[in-house]
Amino acid sequence: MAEQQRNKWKQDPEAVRADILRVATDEFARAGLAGARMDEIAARTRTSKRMIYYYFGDKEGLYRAVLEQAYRGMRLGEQELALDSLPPEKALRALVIYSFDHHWENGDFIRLVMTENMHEGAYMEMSDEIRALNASAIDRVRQLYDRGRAGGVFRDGIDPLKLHWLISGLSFFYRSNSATFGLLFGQELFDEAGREAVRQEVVEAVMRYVLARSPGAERGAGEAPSSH
Amino acid sequence: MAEQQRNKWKQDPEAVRADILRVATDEFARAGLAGARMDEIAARTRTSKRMIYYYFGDKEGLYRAVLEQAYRGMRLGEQELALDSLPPEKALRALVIYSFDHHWENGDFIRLVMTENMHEGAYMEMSDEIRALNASAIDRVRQLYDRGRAGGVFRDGIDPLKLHWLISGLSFFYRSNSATFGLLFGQELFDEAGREAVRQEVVEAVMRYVLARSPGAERGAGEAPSSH
DNA sequence: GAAAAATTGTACTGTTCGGTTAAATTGATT
DNA sequence: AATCAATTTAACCGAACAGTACAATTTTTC
Repeated sequence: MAEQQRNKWKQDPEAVRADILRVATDEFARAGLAGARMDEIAARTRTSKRMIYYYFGDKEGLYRAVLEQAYRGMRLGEQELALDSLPPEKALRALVIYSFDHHWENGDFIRLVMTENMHEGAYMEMSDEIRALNASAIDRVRQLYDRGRAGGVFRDGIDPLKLHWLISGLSFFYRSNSATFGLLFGQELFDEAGREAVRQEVVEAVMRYVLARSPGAERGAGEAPSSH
Repeated sequence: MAEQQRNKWKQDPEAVRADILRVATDEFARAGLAGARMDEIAARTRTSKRMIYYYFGDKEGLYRAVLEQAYRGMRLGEQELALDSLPPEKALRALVIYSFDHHWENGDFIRLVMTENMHEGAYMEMSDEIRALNASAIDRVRQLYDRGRAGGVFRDGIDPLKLHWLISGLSFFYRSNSATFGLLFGQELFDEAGREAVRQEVVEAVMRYVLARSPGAERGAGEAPSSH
């Protein structure tokens, strides 16, 4: 504690870069591109402002790096999910629940995407990497849907892209607009209990959209015995 | 053209205020609170920068006025819709379609709400008027739902607030995230034809969420003869 | 171990930007 | 028509802010 290397410093470029990105992610997510302050980022970093410009060029370069890292982290997290081992209906439920929770837990990502949309996607457009990352997301939905349709449990005629849109949209909106919606219509949709209730309804909405037959009585406690 | 009143100006406070608000709405919607430039607003106004401060105090005061006007315009537009004269199912379809189109057409409103959410609703919180405006929106949904449930066409157990959330969420998200989503998954969801297709699916999703029985075959052209 | 390349710290700069000063013009009041 | 408050103009200001100059220190190369 008392004696860090005094007047001597070690070089560790990767750690410095990572440290800058960590702080910058927080600041850009908090304040957007225009609202973020380079001095503020520098102050909260272990290094100096000069380093930020050395590694990232300028403010926009830093923002782009932050955005890429955020998408990378988000999509990599999704890979954990093993859907193929579940029957289609259960897999879809799991996917929706995961999407909903994952978006909720990654507020920084949400706010960065909001910021990017305010800029009409201008910075995301420059990144080939981000587009590559997302191609797989839609594939997963397509596979799941095809599997369910083949088994007759999902109805025909659904566009997997729109299904993905539906799931992402509801998951994203719940978090992105929680401030204004909560203020206008009550915070009870956004506390712990409310969140679980909304999640359940999102699952319900998606399942009813996809299932060949509307889900049977889900009221009451246990599973309803179907035919065994 | 050649001879506006030279060196003579007329006083018209209301017109000046309205002119400032019009330009400011555009600028705040374009760039957000931090990104908007007072000089830019002033330049595009018929009046001067000093006038903005005279009427609205400071940048935040102007932003608050813009936000209030935007919500007012949005909610007032909704009053046109006469749902009571339609049977519940048709009324709900009309409501969803209206919501979807209305959000799409009001990009400035969407972007102002996005901006406000970036600020955690801090400015909306100061406005009693905005909250009052929105109370009626949820009432309309509640009445419609009650009517449909009474007739047995809507299922039991739906929270009107969550139904409103569902409709708003999908309508809002379609516009708010069109840039990033279109970039990642293709613009075809957002051109003229794509928009109509998505709208149809949003209606479909909401109806399946609400209806007591899943909607019959809607394929083919005209109305299916039901029982007459 | 000397030279070259990469990395870091300190101090500074030019500009942009929100906001203001001070005075002038206009319309209402008497 | 003199007076006064409301409204408008043009020029200006200080702080905040993105970005830089330049030297110092560390690591790599030969």
